[in-house]
Amino acid sequence: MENNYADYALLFKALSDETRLKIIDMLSCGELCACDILKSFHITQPTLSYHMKILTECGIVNGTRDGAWMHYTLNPETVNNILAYWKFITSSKEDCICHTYDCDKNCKEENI
Amino acid sequence: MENNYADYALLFKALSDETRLKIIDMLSCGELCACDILKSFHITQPTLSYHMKILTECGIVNGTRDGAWMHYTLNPETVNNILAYWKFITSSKEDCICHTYDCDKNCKEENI
DNA sequence: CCTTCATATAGATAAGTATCAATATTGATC
DNA sequence: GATCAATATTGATACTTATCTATATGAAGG
Repeated sequence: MENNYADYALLFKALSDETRLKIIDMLSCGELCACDILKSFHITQPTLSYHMKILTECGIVNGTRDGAWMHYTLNPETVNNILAYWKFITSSKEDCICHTYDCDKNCKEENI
Repeated sequence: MENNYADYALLFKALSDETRLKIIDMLSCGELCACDILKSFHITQPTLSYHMKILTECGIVNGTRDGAWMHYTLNPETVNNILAYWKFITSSKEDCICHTYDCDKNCKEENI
């Protein structure tokens, strides 16, 4: 499991909005099209489009076009990666950064 | 498992920052004091204090004062709640909101 | 009690976010 | 190919966030 903080910070940011959590919950049973999702919320169509873009770009949701319609499903791989990552960083481990992390060293490597 | 989107959106927001994810990772092996955490980052002390406040106020991290020092640990209950919630909303379920969710009805109940 | 050290708060600021109205794009249908 | 329906993009705006500097609080030791 790669320990890529920035990537997962981005994924968690996608989950940090109530509307997007509801959308994920709605997709948990299977595919839905944008217009069906839209009906369940008091938001405008551009706002939904904005949220779907965030969810698809980070890989949590897959979007496929079917003519004029967009169909959305959860991406089980990303869903599982998030689960695994959360387990990982909250469990103690031999090579934990609490033993080794040194900003002066790591920031150089990470070009911060 | 309660399905409180707003509460969990807040928890995920706490996880949506690279620095805070690193702090959580550092705490995964056990207790650390603020000054030790600070040494690992290129941020100022007020900035760390700000991040620790976010992590403690949402219950992911416990902070206890020992004289002038603050000691921080992960809160295993919240850590597990997040895990369980993520599993929950990404799994199909009988009473999923995809079958039942109607904003006009729910927004009235939720006073939105 | 004065100083020092650890942490918290206040105030400022630059950057990012969620939302909308207006408009564009794209696909299907007649 | 003109029109309609579904979705995307643009531009504007109010709000939030992460960060800093400066300052305050609070505990411990001399």
